[in-house]
Amino acid sequence: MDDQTRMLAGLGGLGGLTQDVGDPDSVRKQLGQPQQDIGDILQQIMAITDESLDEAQARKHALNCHRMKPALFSVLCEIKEKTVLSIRGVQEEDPPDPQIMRLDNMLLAEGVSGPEKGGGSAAAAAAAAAAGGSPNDGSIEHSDYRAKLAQIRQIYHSELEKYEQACSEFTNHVMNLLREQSRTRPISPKEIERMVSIIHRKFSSIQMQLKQSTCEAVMILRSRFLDARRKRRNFNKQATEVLNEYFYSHLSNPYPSEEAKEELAKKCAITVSQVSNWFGNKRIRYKKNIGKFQEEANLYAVKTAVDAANVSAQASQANSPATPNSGGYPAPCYTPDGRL
DNA sequence: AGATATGATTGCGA
DNA sequence: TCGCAATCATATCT
Repeated sequence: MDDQTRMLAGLGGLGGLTQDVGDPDSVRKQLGQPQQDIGDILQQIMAITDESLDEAQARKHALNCHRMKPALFSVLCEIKEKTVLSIRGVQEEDPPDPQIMRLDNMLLAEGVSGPEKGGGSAAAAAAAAAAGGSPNDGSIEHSDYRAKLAQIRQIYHSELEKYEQACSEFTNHVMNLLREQSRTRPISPKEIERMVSIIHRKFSSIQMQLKQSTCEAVMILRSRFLDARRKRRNFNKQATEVLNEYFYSHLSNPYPSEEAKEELAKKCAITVSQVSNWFGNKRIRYKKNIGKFQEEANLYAVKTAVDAANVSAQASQANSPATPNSGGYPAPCYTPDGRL
């Protein structure tokens, strides 16, 4: 008969033991002889289900106060020590899951899991900025995107909260149960900890599913939004004029600095990246077909010259935006009368 | 409707 | 990260 069977058998006969209460060895000797039929024990166990809560509590109390309890407890401790090896292997700490980390990072970047103010609206604003609409143009898609993102965010947080609440409730429940049980059987804090970590692992795998589907939803939303970006609109006439003016007056080096881009963006009511796009397109298209742009170039050269003249009439000649054409792109050629 | 213009995107190299 | 070159997708012109 092994220890556990002996223990079961012994439970039924606790009442009959009177001597050597504190000595596990003597207890084991006595417990070693089956004093009651297995059938009786089973009957007792089955009877537990028929007991009321009060009866069960009373019974539990009686058991806890039983004079044999310390002896039984120490026997259980011994058994425990023998079996503890088997659970040792299970409790290695696993490192943070890279998959979860990826999902977390993405949710943070998209403004789903981060703080309310910065993330969502910032990401939406950035996306809207990339969308290229002027403040008025993009507003419909922008607010639409923001609303959808906020919806996703809200669902994500409420689900997450639900999971966390369920997890902590369940953990508490299990911990209370184990603490309660620890009065009658040896349960080390380490074991409770282990059980808690098992529960947490289970719940974090559920959380991962939530995060995964949230990421998917964001990706779908984003891709829809990016498709919408293709619906471009031409810049207004004034904006194109401002950009062209800068381009042709800096034809030798049509690369606006970051500050210049910002200023142009402000003047044209577009974004800095739109200014960059415009200059990129302009440079390449001008270079590819200088002839075609000649007229335009002359037009703006004259315009710039007139502006500069006006400025110099008022003040000194110092800050004309035009730089002499030297290298870079070929300058437009003039006829003596100012025409091509 | 087809041609052309134009803003945006993508892939690559420095 | 920036710019170039090719390309896409849409707007506008003829």
